[in-house]
Amino acid sequence: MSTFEALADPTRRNILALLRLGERPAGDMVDALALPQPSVSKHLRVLREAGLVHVRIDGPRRLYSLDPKPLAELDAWLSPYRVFWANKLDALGDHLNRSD
Amino acid sequence: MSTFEALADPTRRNILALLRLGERPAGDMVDALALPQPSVSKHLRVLREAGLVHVRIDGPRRLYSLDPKPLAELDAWLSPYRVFWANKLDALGDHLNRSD
DNA sequence: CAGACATATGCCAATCAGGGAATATGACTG
DNA sequence: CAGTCATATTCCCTGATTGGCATATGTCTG
Repeated sequence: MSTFEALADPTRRNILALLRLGERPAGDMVDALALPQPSVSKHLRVLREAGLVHVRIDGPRRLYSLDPKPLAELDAWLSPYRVFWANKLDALGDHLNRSD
Repeated sequence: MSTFEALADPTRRNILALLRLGERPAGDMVDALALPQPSVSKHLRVLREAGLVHVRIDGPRRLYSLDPKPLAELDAWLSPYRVFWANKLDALGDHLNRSD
């Protein structure tokens, strides 16, 4: 599943927000999100497969942490669009249309 | 449909990329994408409802252009994650874990 | 107004993501 | 090794999304 698809679900975005605070066991997130454990586990799997999180095994627990690479790629994807809202450049669209 | 969901489809991302070049009639995009016209029209509808594109009516044609606001919001959403890949800050995770 | 063109919409079938409940796996404890 | 805790996986169901095709809407031309 692509980064975009993985981010399309609000629960998964909440998980990423939690992980900004640092590495956490899956159970912590079940509590924090107040969702059924299997549900959280499934979302974590999607995030894992999308490369957005990294797991470290610690005894019976799985410690999840953020893997920022895909988000950095998203940041890069956004690059060519930034000129469109770099305030003074509202005129860009007009410019491009003129040169069409 | 949220920005994230709208961006989850590759065809829709292709449409946005085309619109970076400037305002275009829907038909142009049908040609450029080599997809059936109704398919493109439906994707344009999703983008419209997500606020990612703007339509201007020109006789029988609809001229589509990029509306960057939702992308600017995505850029803002990304902000708190940027520290995670601002190279030297690989140590941030460690730092946060220490202070846990 | 008839016809042609540009685009949108409706309908249908297929596929897919998500939730819930039950169960499996794997690690530690005594 | 029996039991317990933490987590993952499976199964089933429902609702949403996508593609294809046919058709509708709206605009212009003559």
